[in-house]
Amino acid sequence: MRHEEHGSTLSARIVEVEAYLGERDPAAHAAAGKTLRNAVIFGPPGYAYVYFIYGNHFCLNVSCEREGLAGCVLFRALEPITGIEEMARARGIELHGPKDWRKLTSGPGRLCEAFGITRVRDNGMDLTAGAGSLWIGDDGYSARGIVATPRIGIVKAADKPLRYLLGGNRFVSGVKLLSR
DNA sequence: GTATCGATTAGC
DNA sequence: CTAATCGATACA
Repeated sequence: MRHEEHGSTLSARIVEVEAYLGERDPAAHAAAGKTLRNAVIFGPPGYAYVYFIYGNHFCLNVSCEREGLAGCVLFRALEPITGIEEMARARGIELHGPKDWRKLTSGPGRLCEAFGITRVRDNGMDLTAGAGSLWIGDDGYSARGIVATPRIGIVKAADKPLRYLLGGNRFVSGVKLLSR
């Protein structure tokens, strides 16, 4: 995932995601049917669905199914690659070494704050174009040891193993952060 | 119109 | 463990 702004480039590897299946998935926003809020996930694949949650945070998804069919993937954690200092600034935190880097993008709300992602700015963007400020690409990294677990933070359909992460990667969310 | 809750996070 | 915080949604 990359984001270019003011001459600097932020980039990070996607290390944890969750699948939300569509209208039949009780935990998905699409379960309520198509609304103004969730319209992007009913559109063509590869577009950003950004929603606001808990009065504080944005979360980023990418639409995954063909036009007219709902389905998306939520980005839950990234491994920062470039633009570390700018991410820290956006998050409003100070870094005291590489061990603090997981405070930047480990969590769906955190990664949006680090990248400056908002609903107004990014909802509906084509993440495959590369021409926009925010895009997703393949850098050739070959992921091994992908683990599937139940999704985090939901109550409906909480049993399905639809959370996917890189096993052993220290940037996945849900593990206690080392402080200081 | 009011009430409730949430695909979270920070702080105690 | 709980508070914060507000848009979306459910309900009268």
